[in-house]
Amino acid sequence: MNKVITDAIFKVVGDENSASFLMGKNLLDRPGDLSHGDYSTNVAMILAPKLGVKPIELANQIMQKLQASIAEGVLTGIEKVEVAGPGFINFYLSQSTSLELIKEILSEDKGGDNYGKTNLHGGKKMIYEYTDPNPFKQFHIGHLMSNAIGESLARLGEWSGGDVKRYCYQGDVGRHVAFTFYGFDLLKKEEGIEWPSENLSLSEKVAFLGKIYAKGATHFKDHEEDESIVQEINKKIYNKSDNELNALYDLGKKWSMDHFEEIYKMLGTKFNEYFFESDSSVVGLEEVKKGLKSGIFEESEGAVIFKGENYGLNTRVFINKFGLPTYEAKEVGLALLKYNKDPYEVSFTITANEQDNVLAVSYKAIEQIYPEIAKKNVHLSHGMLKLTTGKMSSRTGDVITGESMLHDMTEMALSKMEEREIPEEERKEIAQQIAVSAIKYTILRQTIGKDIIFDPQKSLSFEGDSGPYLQYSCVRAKSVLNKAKNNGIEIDLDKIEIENLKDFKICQLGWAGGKLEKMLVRFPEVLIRSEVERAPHYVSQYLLDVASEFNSFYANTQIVVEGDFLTPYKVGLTKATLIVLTNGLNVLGIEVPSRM
RNA sequence: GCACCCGUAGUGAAAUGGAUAUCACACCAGUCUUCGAAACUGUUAUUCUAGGUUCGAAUCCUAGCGGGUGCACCA
Repeated sequence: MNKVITDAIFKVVGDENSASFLMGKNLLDRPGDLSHGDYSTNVAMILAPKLGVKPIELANQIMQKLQASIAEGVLTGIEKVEVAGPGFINFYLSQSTSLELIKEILSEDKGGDNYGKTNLHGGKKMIYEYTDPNPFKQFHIGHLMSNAIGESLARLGEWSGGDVKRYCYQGDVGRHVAFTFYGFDLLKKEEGIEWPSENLSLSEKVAFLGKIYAKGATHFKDHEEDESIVQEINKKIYNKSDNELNALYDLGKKWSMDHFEEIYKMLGTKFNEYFFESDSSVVGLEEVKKGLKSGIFEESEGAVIFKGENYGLNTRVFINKFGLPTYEAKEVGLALLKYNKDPYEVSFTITANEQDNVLAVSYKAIEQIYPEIAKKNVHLSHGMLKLTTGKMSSRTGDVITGESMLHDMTEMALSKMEEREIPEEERKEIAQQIAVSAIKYTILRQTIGKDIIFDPQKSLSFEGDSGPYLQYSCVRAKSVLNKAKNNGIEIDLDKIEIENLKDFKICQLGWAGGKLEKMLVRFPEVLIRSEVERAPHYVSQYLLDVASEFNSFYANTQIVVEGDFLTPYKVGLTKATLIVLTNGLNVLGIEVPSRM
């Protein structure tokens, strides 16, 4: 079609330069407003000033040539071409083309579960590192945000033909672990508390870890003279020199990890590999020491630093004056560990944007050491989940944990389902799926870079622009399909005559408008755009539009009518909608319950 | 102070430099004997300010005002 348009322009303009200017460009836009056609092009407006003519006149001339192409049968599948607005040329697909596309959604090979899959990446090896909670600390709603975004980016990669691996990187050593055991020592002295026995439940053990960490962190704030004590503990953890401490450390780490795993299961994430700071710190330390000799790093005030200011960045400490590697050095080690584990073509690290500057410095340092690996590392940052009271802080306890949020949302979903006659077990499972979808959708409906101000009372809705709304739309569609099945209605679009469809109105939009159909066939393009821009919110927005259109259709039309020759088509359209919604929700990491 | 990000209805958001700036919540008025009302139909309201680039600016450039984040041994 591009070529046909270029030819038409060439015929009108007769100018080699103008035509070649357009060659290889995608001339076609997908207008946001369906009343502007299925495709449109603005070439007339771009070329008119160069040629010194009015855009409308040029557009009209091009349109006439295009109409001639349609008459000659060169340009097929197009029903109408028109000039609109300041000089847009709009194309309308013919109804038979639309019908063919709907058939494709329903087909065995390209359609169904596969509808929307592309081979954009051709099996490229892609790494996604996200969530990254720290053992001994809480899994808070910020981790929920990183997980929702990372998981959907990973899935977009998969749907676009990438060979995707999911990594999780965890800070199992460092100051926060030192604070944990510092806090434990304090509470042991002050209150005589003891390390929990193995008989306690996992959540009780995790609560204990949270308690001693909070104690250590808050106490230190008022007792900074304890710095050397904290550093001493920190060093012991790195060196594994204290057997008693090692035993408690191993237990605590395992509890944290088990606890996180429960949450990942709820969220639908399965990581391929776990990386730890206790490993990356060793490699990082070694690399930075080597770099010190070669002049990449330098010593300053007893620490080893990287002069980021030479590159317009901050100068930062990589090895502190106690000889321990910082976050920055660990990133250097991690990049190497990841690459050696399984060489990749691209590796994404997904974190909150408060880490932008620090990671920029680390990546710049890696670039000096291993330029080839650095080139393949991409940092994607997202906004922060903030409370209405301000920034969350796990130190002051002004924090909402991931599981408390999941729990509260599940309770809300359960109360909504009170009147449904669903067995207890299934009811709980569905409520959890709804809770997860509400949370994920709230995060994924907007541009990933922006903050979300989170008001626990109001923020997560089950109505309107929400995950549960999309799930509900699917459940409705399933319910219709069930009824159709019980009535013995088969979906056979081959039997549908275009001429018959024309005379019948399917809701007020009608087949002639065919808005729902036109929206459904755009799904693969939406996924591609989302993947290219790494913007899952295009998927959310699109799904909301589709669901909303389907719900109008549903409310205005009885889909399954006995003896109605149009019913097989309407049922087919319902099924196509369900496929698009289900696949789209899958990309967002949201499951579709069979009922709710 | 320096660097980066951001400013769109009452609120929360969307908009490859394109057409009448879209969606949800809230408000108000309606719709359950139909395939599930977690729904549908209708109504009101929006681009921080001042310049500039462009056939065309919420979008790009400059300045200002307002907000966020980061700036040496935490991650």
